[in-house]
Amino acid sequence: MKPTELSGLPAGVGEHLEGEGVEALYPPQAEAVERGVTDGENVVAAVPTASGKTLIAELAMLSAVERGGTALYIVPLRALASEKRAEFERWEEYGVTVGVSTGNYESDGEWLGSRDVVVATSEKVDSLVRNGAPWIDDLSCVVADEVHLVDDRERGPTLEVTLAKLRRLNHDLQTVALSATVGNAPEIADWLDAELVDSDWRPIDLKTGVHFGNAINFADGSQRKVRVDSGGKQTPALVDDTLDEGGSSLVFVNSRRNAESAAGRLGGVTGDHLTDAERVELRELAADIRDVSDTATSDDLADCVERGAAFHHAGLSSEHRDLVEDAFRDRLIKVIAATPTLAAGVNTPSRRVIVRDWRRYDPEFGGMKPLDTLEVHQMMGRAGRPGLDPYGEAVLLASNNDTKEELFERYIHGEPEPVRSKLAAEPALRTHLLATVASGFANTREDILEFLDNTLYAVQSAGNAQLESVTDTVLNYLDANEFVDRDGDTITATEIGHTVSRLYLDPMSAAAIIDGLRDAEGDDGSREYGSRGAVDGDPDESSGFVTGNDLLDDDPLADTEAEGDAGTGDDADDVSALGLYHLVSRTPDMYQLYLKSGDRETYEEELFERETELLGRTPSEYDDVAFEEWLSALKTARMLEDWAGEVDESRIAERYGVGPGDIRGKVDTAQWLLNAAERLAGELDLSNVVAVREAKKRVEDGVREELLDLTGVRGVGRKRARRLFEAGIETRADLRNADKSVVLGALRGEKTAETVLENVGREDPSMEGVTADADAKRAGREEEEGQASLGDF
DNA sequence: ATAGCGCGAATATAGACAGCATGTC
DNA sequence: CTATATTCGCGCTAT
Repeated sequence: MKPTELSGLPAGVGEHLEGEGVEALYPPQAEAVERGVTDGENVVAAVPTASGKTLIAELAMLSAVERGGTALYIVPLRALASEKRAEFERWEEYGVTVGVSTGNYESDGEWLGSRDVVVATSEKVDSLVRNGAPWIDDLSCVVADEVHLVDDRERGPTLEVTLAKLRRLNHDLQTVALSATVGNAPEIADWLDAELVDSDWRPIDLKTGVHFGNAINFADGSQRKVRVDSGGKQTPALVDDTLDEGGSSLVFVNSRRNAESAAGRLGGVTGDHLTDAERVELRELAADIRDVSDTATSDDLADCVERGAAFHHAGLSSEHRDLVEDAFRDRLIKVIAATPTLAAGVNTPSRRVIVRDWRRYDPEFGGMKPLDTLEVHQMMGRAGRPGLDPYGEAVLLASNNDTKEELFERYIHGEPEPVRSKLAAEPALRTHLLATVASGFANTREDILEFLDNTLYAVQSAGNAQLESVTDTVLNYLDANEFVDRDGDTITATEIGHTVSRLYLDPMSAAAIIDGLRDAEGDDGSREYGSRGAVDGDPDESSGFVTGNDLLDDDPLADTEAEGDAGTGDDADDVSALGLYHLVSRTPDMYQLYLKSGDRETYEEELFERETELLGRTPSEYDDVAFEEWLSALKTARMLEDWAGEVDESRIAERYGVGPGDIRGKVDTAQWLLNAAERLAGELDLSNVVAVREAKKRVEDGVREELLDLTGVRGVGRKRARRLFEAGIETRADLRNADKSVVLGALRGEKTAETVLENVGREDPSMEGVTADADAKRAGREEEEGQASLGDF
């Protein structure tokens, strides 16, 4: 079937596709058309990665738009949202408008409603439904990408419930679900009342095999000799072998450290295959990488990249990831050693995929657990670049014959696992039942159960009473915490319940935050809400900690170890920033830092010193689980405090054993939760709203209180603000009136200085002919040296 | 006395969504 | 039966 033969698409689309080289639809695409994707039919397409799933979705969405409707494309990751947006934007010349909505990339709601196609994460869609975005009701087509992720314990239920809600809001909604090949595709189609396209067809041949001894044994019976040198290292031999053919490799490993060390070693292999031109480009890329962040992770990555290798994991900042992914697609980087981030993320195809580690440590399992077949298939699916490689190769590594047999059985001949709904778990239902009640989908227990009947869980558990019993548990919980009211059979959300639902908080997080903030209200007594009693110890102590202000004169970036900066300070009712950081860090919405062996002692001591600042009662030391969580929340809180105390990124990374990406992630989450805390405090008329807002702003900008005014200027972050401050420019007003030479001295670089002055609203920002003030320059330098000397902690 | 070495023991282990108000190629 | 890379700690030796 030719694209131009398709009916119901906007004029020009078929020709455009042919222009892209799509001469005929791939068989699964043609089958989807036969089943009616372009006529508004529900379709579930369970096909391998890179076999044209996206075009199936595009056909559905474009035909929906042509009929005057609008479409929503749901993705699991923010990075995928921008990737898809970019892809769909090629239809704009045929009059199809595209918009994106994710947590960090928010377009105006009204504007979004005017788009023909909107790309959003599942959580964002859920949030839009909760907040009653009007355009949601008018959708005519929804696409769920990677729908097999409903199997995920944490995030799966969101997608499941969101799809159920969208379909409830609009019974005529066309539902298209794209899935990897899974064990139970018919069941998913059944759930969504959809036609099923289930296929193993791939546009490029994928040769799968196991390397053992001196050869890859492919599933088709063929062999390829890949000699392993005396060192016995299979991975470098395979990478080298691919390079000889001019191809790049993707190596999947099971830990960050393994990824980093493997990349280091593989750099020795790739380094021999580079042209001089590539070396130059790689050096530039390495410099860009170093510029992203001043951390050991960043340096290590740059070192690898200079030799044509890279590692990839969640400890990298998103800028790092983008640089690495782009360079790999451009074939500049020859090999990436990656954790599973890359298998689920944006498209990074490679000639050869090497699944080195097929087991991963799992504390619940109590050892090394084999990866799911589905997950390994996702990794292997990255092999083969359409239009560039004749075929892709996916190779598993075995060190003995038994392993070889097992790998064949499990991952090459084995069926992927069936997808199982994880909806009947308390944490999932806590959030979703409150939202279901709050946004009016149900207002009795029976309504709720009937609504839940539209989920995959219901399809898979006919006659199973578990969902019902968990529902009752959760309703009791919501009632006890005053998020819902029960009047006879009628269940309604309370005002605070509505807020919690709209803020997208786990009700348990909200309860913890409310509890903690009320606790800090101290003895005003009028609000006894699930109170666990006041903080132990002398009440005067709650405002008696060191504010650290006296440290500022000597060394503004001194270690914040002894510091409990209370923000606004003088109010006896006030809570310290650390207390608030700890409060949000111990909610289920914050993924806490891991306690390493020595940490337990360190943070027990820390707890002893600063317990009075924490909100709520410290759990008993004998309650091992709770106490440990309390401590790791303290560790997380200390990291946030360091960040807000202007401790250098490299020191934070070193002290807490994290990468720049982790720091950003924690800081982001803290901002979000503190914002929610601020709203809750405001709504409940708690006195500590101001302290919460202050703590939030400091985390946002990563600065101490006195810099908050300066960081309000666009282009001024924590570093520039501190340098300006040291040069005597303490406020925006100062900046507008300051001597230009001082500004230039502090900021270095004429262009930066001009931009900053422009942003602060100065009339004559030009830096022409201005020379940097020596004192201001020196202040900056000393600060950096001071920073460096702190390294030996 | 001590730097250097070899070797068994100990250690640690993936990922990442959301609010809000502004601003961005 | 099945992890593995890396660091740590200890006892030993050569200087």
